[in-house]
Amino acid sequence: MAAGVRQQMVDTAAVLLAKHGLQATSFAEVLKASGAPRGSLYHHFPGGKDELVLAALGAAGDRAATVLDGLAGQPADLVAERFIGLWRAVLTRSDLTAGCSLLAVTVAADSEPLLDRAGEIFAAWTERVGELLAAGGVPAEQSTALATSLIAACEGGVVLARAARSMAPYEAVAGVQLALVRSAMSG
Amino acid sequence: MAAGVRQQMVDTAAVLLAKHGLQATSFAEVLKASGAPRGSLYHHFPGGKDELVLAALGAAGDRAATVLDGLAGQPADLVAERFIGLWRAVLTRSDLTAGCSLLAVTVAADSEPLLDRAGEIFAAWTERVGELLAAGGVPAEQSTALATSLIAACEGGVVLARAARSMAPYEAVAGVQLALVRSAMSG
DNA sequence: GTCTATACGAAGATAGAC
DNA sequence: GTCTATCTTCGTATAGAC
Repeated sequence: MAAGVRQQMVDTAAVLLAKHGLQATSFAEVLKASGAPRGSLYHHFPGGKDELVLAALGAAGDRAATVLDGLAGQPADLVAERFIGLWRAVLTRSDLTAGCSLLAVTVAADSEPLLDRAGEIFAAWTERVGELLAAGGVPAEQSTALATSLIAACEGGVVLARAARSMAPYEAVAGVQLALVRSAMSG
Repeated sequence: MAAGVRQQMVDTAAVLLAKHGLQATSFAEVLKASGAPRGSLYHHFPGGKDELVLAALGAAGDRAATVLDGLAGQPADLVAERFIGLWRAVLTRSDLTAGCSLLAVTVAADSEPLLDRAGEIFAAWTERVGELLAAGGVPAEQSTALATSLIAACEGGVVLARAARSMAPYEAVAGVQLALVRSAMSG
């Protein structure tokens, strides 16, 4: 399949971004990890590395969006629990070596389009989580702020856990944010 | 002053880490931005780049620690407000181009000592903020989790603001976390 | 669509003079 | 302590053959 090779490289790039950051995600690493043929790199990505990273960000954004789409109609605390669980899985499955590819690109972006794309995806997550929280029992006037807080806390919690090489910080953050959503539901 | 040059390089490195990340913080950049003499690099940092980055992390950690030390005896919500204000200042003064150097190193660390050092400093912040919250009216059994949540949310909020090129996400996170601390004080 | 070879630049690190 | 020169490695990107 023609698109298979490209998709393979994109997915591999997303993983490497989440693990090692933007600069350390080189073509050589992507090729080695994905097993993709060397000669076809600029055939699939004529725009060079930026095009590959852009595609990887999109893939990472879509993965989370897919999970969120499956949560329509669920109570707000379950929505929060699932979002929290998404990042818990990233940490545990990688033995605390991986994080969020969007965050990695944001803090090391060397070109405007990369930063913009990360911002768009973060905004899309925030909007979607906010809608789900509102539909799940959180007052509408709090839903956006609460969604932003949940996403920020998870992102920060993932970083703290990686630095500590322990899930403890993440679980502390998760507990607080979940309680926060629950209290907003009853309030 | 002999130590002046070294300190200058360390401070400059901390700023560059916060702005552009670990790999993009090269010796050439540090020298250009700090005005330090080129030839003295490996004289001051025989351990190479890792030693420079390690020192920069320490400096960043100390800066926050100094602010926290001045908050002893203050109410918990004021402690939270000051910690939130610390990162708000980083964002606004840099026109949303700078973040946390510890976070930047954590997500792009290519050596164990770097990750370990970031973890130590995050842990020190968490401990100190937890003590201040407890002394300031937050129940002791909640203080550590709340401190972790506050730090994680601020770190994540800074990233969201940078990606969005807007303070809005950060202020949303700040409002939620501050309300959370206040409710823990009365509860 | 995939290959090899290669140009080009950046970055870390070292050596030896002053 | 500071300088210049140099080495090595690595990463992006291009050219041209198959």
